[in-house]
Amino acid sequence: MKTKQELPECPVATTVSLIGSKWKLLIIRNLLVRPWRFNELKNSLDGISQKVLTDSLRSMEEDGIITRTVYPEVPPRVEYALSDIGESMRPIINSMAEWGTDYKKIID
Amino acid sequence: MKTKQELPECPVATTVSLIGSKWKLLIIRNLLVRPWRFNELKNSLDGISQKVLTDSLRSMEEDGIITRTVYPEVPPRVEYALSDIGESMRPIINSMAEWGTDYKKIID
DNA sequence: CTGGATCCAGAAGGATACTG
DNA sequence: CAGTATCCTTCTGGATCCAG
Repeated sequence: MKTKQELPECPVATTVSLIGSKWKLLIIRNLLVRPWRFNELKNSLDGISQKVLTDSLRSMEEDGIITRTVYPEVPPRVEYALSDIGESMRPIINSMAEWGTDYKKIID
Repeated sequence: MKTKQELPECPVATTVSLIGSKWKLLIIRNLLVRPWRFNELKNSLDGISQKVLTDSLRSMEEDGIITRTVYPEVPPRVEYALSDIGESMRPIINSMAEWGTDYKKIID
């Protein structure tokens, strides 16, 4: 899940190195709607483990794609939201959603 | 590299399950320009192993994203090209390229 | 040239227990 | 609730050798 690294020359490779993993894209898909809490994300991502979710969120935070806000309440509440950079990925997710829809139509 | 499976409900997840891997997206990026031969791809994808490239190409072929054409010459020539379905991913790659370009501007 | 087949290390990822 | 820590299994992917 390490993403802090030299960025490749090709901009596509840059994007892939940041979000080229199954879960990250699905997390962004969710956060495009509204901010989510940790367990909300965990429950909505079928099959993800706590560890992998934590690792993914941490590295996305490091990369500046999402923000993490802790509300000092009891019980604690932590909200994840897209940063401006993350929000700017909306066109990517949209085009992937369109393509996925078309693909299913074709192969069914 | 197994991709033959039940497709998830969410179209984004569908797309991710088909091309949510580093190399596949970079292969598509290349094939969007023109058909490529095996060793051309291998040489252009810095760090990919023969096995991983072969596996990736096979599974993309199975998924109907690319085509594989063997020219019965000596020495053998094999060309990989995008199918219509693969070609239809151009908007995804384009939006990823745009985003990657912007991201590098921001963090530099 | 374009791979197929093996072998194997290392990383990714799951399960479980525990904590502020 | 939202993690951290640990262990352990899986499996991707790199290296190498072989073949049509």
